Amino acid sequence: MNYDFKEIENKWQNYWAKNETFKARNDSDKPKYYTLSMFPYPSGAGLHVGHPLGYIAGDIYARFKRHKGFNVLHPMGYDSFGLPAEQYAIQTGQHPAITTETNINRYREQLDRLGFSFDWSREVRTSNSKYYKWTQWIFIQLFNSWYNNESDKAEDIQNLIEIFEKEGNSNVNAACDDDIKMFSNETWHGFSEKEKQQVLLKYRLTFLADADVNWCPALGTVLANDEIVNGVSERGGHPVIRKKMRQWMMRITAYSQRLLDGLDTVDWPQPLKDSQTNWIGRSEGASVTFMTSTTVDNNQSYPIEVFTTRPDTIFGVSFMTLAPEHELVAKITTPEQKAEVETYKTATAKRSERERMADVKTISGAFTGAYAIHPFSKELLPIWIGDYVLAGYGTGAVMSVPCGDQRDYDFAKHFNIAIPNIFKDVDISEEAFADKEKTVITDSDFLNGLPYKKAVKRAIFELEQLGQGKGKINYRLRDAVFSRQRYWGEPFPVYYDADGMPQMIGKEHLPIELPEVEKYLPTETGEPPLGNATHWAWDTETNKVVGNDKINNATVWPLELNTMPGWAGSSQYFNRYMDPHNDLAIYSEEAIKYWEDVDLYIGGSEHATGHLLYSRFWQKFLHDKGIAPKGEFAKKLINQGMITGTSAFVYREESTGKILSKGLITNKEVTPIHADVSLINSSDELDVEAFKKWRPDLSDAEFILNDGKYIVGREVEKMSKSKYNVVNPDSICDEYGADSLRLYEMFLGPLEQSKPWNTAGITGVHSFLKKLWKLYLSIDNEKPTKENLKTLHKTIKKVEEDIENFSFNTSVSTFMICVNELTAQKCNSSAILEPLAILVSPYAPHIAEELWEKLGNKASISEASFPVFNDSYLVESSKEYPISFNGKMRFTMELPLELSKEEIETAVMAYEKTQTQLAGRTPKKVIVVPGKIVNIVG
RNA sequence: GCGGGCGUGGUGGAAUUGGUAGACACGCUAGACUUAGGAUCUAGUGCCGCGAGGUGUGAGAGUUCGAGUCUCUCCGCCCGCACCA
Repeated sequence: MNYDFKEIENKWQNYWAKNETFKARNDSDKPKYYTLSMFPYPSGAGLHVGHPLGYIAGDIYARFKRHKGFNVLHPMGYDSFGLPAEQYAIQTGQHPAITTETNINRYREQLDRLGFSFDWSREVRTSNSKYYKWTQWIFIQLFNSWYNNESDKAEDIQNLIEIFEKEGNSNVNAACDDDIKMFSNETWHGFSEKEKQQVLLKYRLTFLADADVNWCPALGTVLANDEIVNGVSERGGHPVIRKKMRQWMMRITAYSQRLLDGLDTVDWPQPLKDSQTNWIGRSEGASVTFMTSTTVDNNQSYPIEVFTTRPDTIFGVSFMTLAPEHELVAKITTPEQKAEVETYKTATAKRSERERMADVKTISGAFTGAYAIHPFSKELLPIWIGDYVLAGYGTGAVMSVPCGDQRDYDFAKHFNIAIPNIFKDVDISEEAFADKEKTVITDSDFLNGLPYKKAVKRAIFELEQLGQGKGKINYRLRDAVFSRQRYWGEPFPVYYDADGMPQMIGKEHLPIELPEVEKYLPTETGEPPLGNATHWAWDTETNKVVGNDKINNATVWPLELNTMPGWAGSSQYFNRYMDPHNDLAIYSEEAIKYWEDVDLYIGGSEHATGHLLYSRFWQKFLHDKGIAPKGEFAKKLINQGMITGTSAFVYREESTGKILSKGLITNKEVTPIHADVSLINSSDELDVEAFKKWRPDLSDAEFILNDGKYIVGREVEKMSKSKYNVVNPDSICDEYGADSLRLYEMFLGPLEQSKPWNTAGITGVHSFLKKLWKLYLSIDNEKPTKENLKTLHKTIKKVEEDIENFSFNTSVSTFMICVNELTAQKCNSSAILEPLAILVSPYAPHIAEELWEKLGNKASISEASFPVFNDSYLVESSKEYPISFNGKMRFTMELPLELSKEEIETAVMAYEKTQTQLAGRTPKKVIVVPGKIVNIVG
């Protein structure tokens, strides 16, 4: 009987579905284990072989943990809001919900073929209103919260109102907008309701603000920084400009420090932690206020606030530089310099971000004619503008210390500004000196003779005395824009009252469902797509969405037209899986107390500064509110590497139009043209006729063969439709089966590494499965031999260690060795074959179930316990035996296999005797290497 | 520029604490069975050499009885951030 993988896989996939084998229970005596793979965006292209890699790894671990006696939560769902479905809708008029549904069904079919042990009863879809009800709910929670820096957590906005009523805001230390004005309790009481709301908005964790956003005119939407690649939109490659717009923002900056600190408590990959650390970008220093001199500009003196990491170099300041966009520029520029400054500002504004980034070397700037006063020396410092100072970082102004900063140095040299040296015994004639530790400060009044750290402290102290500065920690992290001018996203639970102030819709009226629209583009007046909806107003009497024509400024109000960004739905989905059908709460207290957090999270590293940062932010917020028991949502995270494609190329000679085989292109001008990988056989030979059919435009071209064959060129690239290198898992399943595919994806290489797909190699794992199958053709109940047991227990040990270390690739090798050995040993013993089936089952679950049944077992193999490793079946090997010697010499000696501990010791002692006499040297201990060689080490 | 990671056969990759380098697989070579082979099985396969033997983990040095593994310098590649004050 042959290994009929098609029949077997069908049979067991149906069995699992029918019996709900992998349904996780929220009440169980077993310890919990939550393993999660990042849910996919269901794109129209379907899955390629690269997508399931992380899912397979997660599934192996989930199945392993079940064998180990855990109650395993292993859910799957869809991140189903997103731009592609919307763009498709714009082009075809097809409702995104329909496209999404179709794509999800296709994904589900493909996923089901791979035999994952997902608990599908817990599936979530971010675009389902029963799900996004809770996304909207979290938004309301954020709106109703402020961040108290004193308690260092989010608190109810009601607390803040009470404080304002009692004592105003002067004692409030909150994470808030920076244009807050001080007010007393009396002033507060005097505020109108609108004024009160305006003030509170500056404190809320989600708030409206005029934000500098990346506006993409072609897409009619705002894009996040991570959605822009090289200055153009990631999707479509359209140009992007900076623009101020009123947007919903998330006050993620309130959590900067906690997001940093939390990284130390989770087992996440170092590179990922590093990129979050960089993204948050903490730097310690001081903020210093310089006053402009009154000798210019109508006797008005303005403060210029700067941030510096080197307050110790304050006496090295010889000028100030402002970003050209800095608001003070217009105020302080003298009439004489106005023309020059304006010219420069215009020139900078014209340069795109891209140009400014590419062109670091050109030094440019303009003098404003104004001067600032040095806080200590009272010297006059010329104020310049220069585009090397970024408006978006710090305060958009710097105190320039040319002797200590290379950019300041270059600027000073270029414009002939003085470069005072404040570093003792350091030569700065060629370049700035940025090494903090190697010298002491000089020519700096009270800082003279102090090393870096002490000088920083002293400088901050003196600045505080003067009232012109203080120690400050600056973060690069900025508040996140939360509005999108899109249709296919979560609507905000927000309407606008007579004052134009945002009002939250009560929890009991959620979800606010996405309205139908005629078309999915922005309106002619530039409003977001929801502006096209005619049924999009809020009636506060009936608490229902009603038609726009009912808006009456008394009870019916316009609803928010923006929708939420892609990351909204994915920032809490992991917790929703714990209790996905709960309509009364985002999840029940019991559910989250039981599951707590994700034990193992698997997904791509591209989410480092997006999804994984926002999710941590929301988790911390919900933790503050007592809704989530843990401040970090995932204990361990693994970034699976990408499976790349191996593209194939034919080469067209430009001069003749002939298509040359790979061996013939040396020294010729050729253009590589992608060829679909399905047209190429395993020896890189192209099916020319099929290619001509596939590319009719080239059907008349002459193909120049090499040895009667057309050989294509190969190159590793990202797997993508446009590169014609996509391998579909369905076709692999058809030919080799899901078990082969699962094993092969693991066998390709370490999980974290990116590696190229090569279909040819799959025969190796496939023939392993065939050999495994053969092993179970005649099962008997004979007692296993010593050899059988040794093979089995070697395998148990290695496979268990490999799974715990996520080295899935090497355990596939271990299986192959095991099966080869058992075949050679002619082992038919069920006492060996039964545990072996369990070992294999996480990797190749279908065949394992079938073999399990053949062995006479009834229930699913997933119920079986993982075999227990017993080292007494292994030869005592790889242990160290100390013996008394003290020389320094290395000896090796051969010993027969399978000696007992005593036998080895006897042999070593005999060896020791003869060697001591011969060499007069004395080894101390013996290392017995598995196999046959003993090293005696001094 | 800064931060992180990685360099092992023709290829993907193995190698506990430093202890037989190249497991396992692909590919390749030869053979067997076969009408056939993109099936199956057997043997071989780092490099040089007929051989004994030599040599070998990007290059060079160091520590060690012993280094793919640890330290330093250099070279190359990949990823992240990028005029961050």
